[in-house]
Amino acid sequence: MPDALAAAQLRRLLLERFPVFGQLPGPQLERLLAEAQLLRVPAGGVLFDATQPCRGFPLVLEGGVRVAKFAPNGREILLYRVDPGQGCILSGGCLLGHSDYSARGIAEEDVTLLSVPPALFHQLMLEFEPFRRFVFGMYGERLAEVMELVEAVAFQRLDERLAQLLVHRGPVIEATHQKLADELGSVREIVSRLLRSFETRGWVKLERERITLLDPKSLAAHGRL
Amino acid sequence: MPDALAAAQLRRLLLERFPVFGQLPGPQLERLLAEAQLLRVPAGGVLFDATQPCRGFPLVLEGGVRVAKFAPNGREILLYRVDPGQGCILSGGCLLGHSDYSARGIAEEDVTLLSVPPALFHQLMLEFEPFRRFVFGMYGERLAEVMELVEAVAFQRLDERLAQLLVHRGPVIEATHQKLADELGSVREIVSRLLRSFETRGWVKLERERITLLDPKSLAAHGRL
DNA sequence: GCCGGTCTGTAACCTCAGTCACCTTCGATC
DNA sequence: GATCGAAGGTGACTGAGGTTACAGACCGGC
Repeated sequence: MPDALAAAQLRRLLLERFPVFGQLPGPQLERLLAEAQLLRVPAGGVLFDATQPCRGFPLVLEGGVRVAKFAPNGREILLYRVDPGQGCILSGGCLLGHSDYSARGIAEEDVTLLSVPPALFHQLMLEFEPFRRFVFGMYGERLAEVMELVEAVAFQRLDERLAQLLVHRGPVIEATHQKLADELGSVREIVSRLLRSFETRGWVKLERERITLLDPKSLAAHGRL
Repeated sequence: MPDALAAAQLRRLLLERFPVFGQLPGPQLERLLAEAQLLRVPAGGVLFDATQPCRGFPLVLEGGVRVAKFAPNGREILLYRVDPGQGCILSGGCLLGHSDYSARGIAEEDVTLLSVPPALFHQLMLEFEPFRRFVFGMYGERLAEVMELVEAVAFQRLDERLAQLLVHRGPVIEATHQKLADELGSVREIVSRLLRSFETRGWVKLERERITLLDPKSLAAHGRL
């Protein structure tokens, strides 16, 4: 595939995922497309980690990224997800010269991202107000999400949080019990046990790597309290 | 006291607490001092709450603010503290037009703050890069703090977190057990129980509204694990 | 002094959730 | 169809932490 075509596709994808760049003056957009690196990370790959310094500000084009904390004993808890159309503010904070965050970013599916070099990132932040707004907005959202998470972990029971998670993930969830446990910061056995209790109540149907919601209302009601 | 004197004092205090405004051009600094409202909130007062829309961006000059989540059953957990020289990014996020955060801000001591009106806040953010950096920096710090908190709540035992808290709060802590419980998101009885166990180990001395650290090293060692 | 509220100590009890151990089931691969 | 690893089921046990219910200690005001 000729480069010109690839470049045109990349531009379309970028603008589709990040409408904010639609307002960026032509020359700067060209520069962004020219200087940013297109990266692919296979599912399960590590995008960034506690120790690693960041080499750019990643804009996620395709695929989802899990940002999570890991305990030494192997347990983990999901802090938030970075979806296509979002950037990684941890790297942003890192680029702006703050303490590095000790969280890990894992590709949930195959991830395509555009890595904006530090110099260009800083220039965009300085000169392009909409981009600044965009980055600010993400910070705000993340902070709010993580604050909610603190509340949930501190005050809610695990069955409530699991019920919420199931409702949120839609009518059919394709995931192992281990994955769900990893989102909640718990362990497989407990999630299995709780799922079984949901099943005996007729709220869900359990199959290998698949959970089907039969009574979302009851689950939702169980979740919020 | 004549207004001119008060104004001079206010300027000095503002620049002392917020060195970032030292770089602000004279006329804009004057405008800031003229338009911003000086507010005082007595200890225990509510600075902002889930529902309340924010009427300005508060810069804390004196006193500390606790930002916490509250559970319906009366339990609470401290998310972070806003000290003199810091601003309330919740209000910032609110001013930048994001979803309002359902957290409450409580004056820990008597608080003096300067409330920057929305219009001026937006102008500063747009035109004054150092202020932007300052606000960004606070976002980054808060996010990092709250992410650490998630990890602590999810994976650490309460005695560990309590030990850390005690060490962090210095050699003599003047606080009720209830206050400590409120920071940790627990209840008084448990904190009392744990403190007693620390006491029998010779790590602390307990008195009414006072905890004296006798063996900070052991406490610290107990904390990180 | 007496009386109120606040702070603390403490015991009995209970529940949620984590750990351990082991087994079964399923699916892919040789 | 034998084998192996991943996924899931299940039970026994344990422990951390929350709840309830008091009682005593301290401190202020009257």
